[in-house]
Amino acid sequence: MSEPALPDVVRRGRPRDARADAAILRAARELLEEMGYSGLTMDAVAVRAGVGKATVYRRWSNRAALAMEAFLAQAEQGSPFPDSGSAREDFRLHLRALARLAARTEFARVLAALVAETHEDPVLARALLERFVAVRRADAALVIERGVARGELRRDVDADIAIDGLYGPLYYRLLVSRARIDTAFTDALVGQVLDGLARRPDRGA
Amino acid sequence: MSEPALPDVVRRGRPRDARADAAILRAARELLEEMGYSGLTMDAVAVRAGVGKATVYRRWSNRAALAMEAFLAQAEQGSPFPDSGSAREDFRLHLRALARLAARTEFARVLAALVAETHEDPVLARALLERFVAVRRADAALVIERGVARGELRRDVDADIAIDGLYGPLYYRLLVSRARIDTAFTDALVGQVLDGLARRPDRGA
Amino acid sequence: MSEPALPDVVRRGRPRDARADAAILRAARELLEEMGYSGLTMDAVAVRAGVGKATVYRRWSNRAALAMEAFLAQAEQGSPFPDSGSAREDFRLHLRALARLAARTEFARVLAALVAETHEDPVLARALLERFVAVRRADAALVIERGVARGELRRDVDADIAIDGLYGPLYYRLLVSRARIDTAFTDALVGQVLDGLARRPDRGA
Amino acid sequence: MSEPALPDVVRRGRPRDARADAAILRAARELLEEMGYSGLTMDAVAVRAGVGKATVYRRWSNRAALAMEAFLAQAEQGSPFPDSGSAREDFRLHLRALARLAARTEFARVLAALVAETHEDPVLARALLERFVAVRRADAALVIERGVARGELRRDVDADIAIDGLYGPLYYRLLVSRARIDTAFTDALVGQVLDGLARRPDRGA
DNA sequence: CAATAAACGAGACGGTACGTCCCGTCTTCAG
DNA sequence: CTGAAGACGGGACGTACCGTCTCGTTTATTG
Repeated sequence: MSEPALPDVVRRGRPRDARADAAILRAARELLEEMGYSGLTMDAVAVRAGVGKATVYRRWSNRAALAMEAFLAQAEQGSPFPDSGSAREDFRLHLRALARLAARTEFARVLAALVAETHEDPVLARALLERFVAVRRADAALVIERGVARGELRRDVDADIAIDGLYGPLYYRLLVSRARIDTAFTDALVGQVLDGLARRPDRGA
Repeated sequence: MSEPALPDVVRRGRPRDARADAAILRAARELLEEMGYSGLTMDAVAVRAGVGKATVYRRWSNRAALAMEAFLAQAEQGSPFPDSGSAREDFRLHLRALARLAARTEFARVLAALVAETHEDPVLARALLERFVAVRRADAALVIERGVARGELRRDVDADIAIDGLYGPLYYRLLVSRARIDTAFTDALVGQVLDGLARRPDRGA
Repeated sequence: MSEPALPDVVRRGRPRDARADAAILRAARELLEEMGYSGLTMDAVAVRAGVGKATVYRRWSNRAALAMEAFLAQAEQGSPFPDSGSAREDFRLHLRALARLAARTEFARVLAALVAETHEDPVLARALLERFVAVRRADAALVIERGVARGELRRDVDADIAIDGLYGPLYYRLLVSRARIDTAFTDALVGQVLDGLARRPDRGA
Repeated sequence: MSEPALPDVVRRGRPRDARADAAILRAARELLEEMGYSGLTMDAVAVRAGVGKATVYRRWSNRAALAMEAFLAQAEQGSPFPDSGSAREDFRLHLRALARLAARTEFARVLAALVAETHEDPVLARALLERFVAVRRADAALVIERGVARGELRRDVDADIAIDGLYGPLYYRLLVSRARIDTAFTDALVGQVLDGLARRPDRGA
């Protein structure tokens, strides 16, 4: 969002107040957590942040953009990608962490709303894709690469399909089927995908 | 909606006009297709259906409930489940049909909106679950059962995980990652899941 | 309202139920007294009377007509016109009775609503005029006539103006200025009008 | 409406647009004149004034309050109170002017509706009393005072009753009995009341 | 150091949809 | 044909947000 601000020369007038950015995002996150997306109204954000509505709109062009930012801020810190020496173990831990995040917060509810908005607004779609989807997929691709290099995974693995096979069912349960997401599930998921990808050491014999 | 209505005795007063139901649903479907969920306003539906707003609200308690109904009406006829004699083939055909439906219509856009609404309203969540998710999963479970009986699939298959493995990635692409859904993808999906489930005839040898 | 009913021959089918008339009027009167004119909705009347809406509309063509009927039913029994032997005394007693009626009931509130309706609907205007205004004025005119005959009032009295002078201020306070209406007021009113009308016995001397 | 606004300090935010006030009142007045009270819908006012509904509701809390304002705006300029040197003449002229106003406009129809509303809403009642009734009565009281000072009227006159005696019959005809209001009537009215109030020069003799 | 210019809190603005309520009419089945 | 019941088309109500637009004030940078 906020442009990088052409180092020195150009900017004139009173500079943006960085505290406003923080207060707005904080208010947005709180409202999302407390009342979900429908509770995130621009008026409510402005009031809670102690800020005029124009100050909000100066930074985010509409409600969905702000919600997206607030969501991403939370999501980005949510689920680290470990490097345990085993791809299977890396995915297991990552999916468990993701499941825990979803259980603890309004993650699913907010994501559902944002996903809906992306289907109405291409700009938003790009934001979600680049800052949420692509980032995680890149991390996951790295895990797979390491697994291949290490000989843990087959050389001809289709990383895209594999990642879809891991994330897909999880988001499907999170958003659509609302089925329970526990360790048993995430582990089974990893099993289902990786058992097809793992090298069959006995095969060559 | 429309309970079966205790055959004779109970119903009193002027009966609901079935033509109104049809006109409203038709209007709702058209608006969804033309303008997406945000275009489905109760006023617009009433006007287009040539019906008073009260007549709409008498049948569906709010906008989301009506949209759900309109969506389900369309979705229910959308993707038949074949019985080709092979589970792999059944799934291949089914997923291809589903992909085609999604490509042809505003399926994803509408589903995304409805999924978001289910996260705000438990009644709606039940409706989507029972009339959309569960129905298809039951059909899919049947395909798996037949596959097992026929010896095509392993006896110890976890049907739930398998079905999640098929639908999950598809809906993930449809709703979240917006990646291309083509025959290559759906076929690869079926491969990924079924190759782990298929009996290994050579194994016993 | 209810047509005179062409004695015998013509009427076919199930005859009207006289108890419905009573129940409707009773419900209407109660609602007027409890919630004022705005509380007299046709649905509420029908429910309270234990009657279908069509049954109400068969008897009164609209809400205002029914309210008028209910009002008149109450008003007609409200304020008898005495014959005490003195016009002054007759008016005094009558106005006091009217004031008491207004104090005890929602008379003013309902009348105000009905008056407003008469300005939108000439049929209603005629009803109020003929069944409320004219009736009372005729009675009052009789009192004046008796007073003239008796020598209590001047021979050249303009009865219309006199009656306006008595009723006008009372209804003005009742409807418009909402000022207190007590015995002092009604008596003063009679004084103001009749002192101008009384024969001046000393004059001839 | 519009409080005098604590000179500087307090007012914050964008100030109300005075043109909106004017446009709304204008629209309201026109609608009252064209279609009567029932034609004064908030939607119609907003549309005709080229204003959002919220802008209307920000200023007047409901339909009745707005109608009252529009009525008063018109009524206030309607009937000047002359000072001819004679109380009788002052009243004669004033009542004639009032009658003309009523004949020319929807005065009675609108007043009737507003009077009805005052019986449902005390806030409205106060408004009508203070800004319509009391103002005119005060003017009339002044005329009487001058008449007394000048020796034209009796010293012991009860101004309240006298004023009721003048306005009462007029509003009674206007609202309730709908009888003709012409010069003959208003003049007779003044006669009826003032002839009782005038000093009887011959009396002292 | 004054002028300029943008940002600020506040809140009014035009617009649009919501879901509710009531009107007066119509449609069913029962007597 | 009347009765109770209640659905029907229509249309206004008052509320809530949206995203934009003034206000008067504050705060850096520029001349």
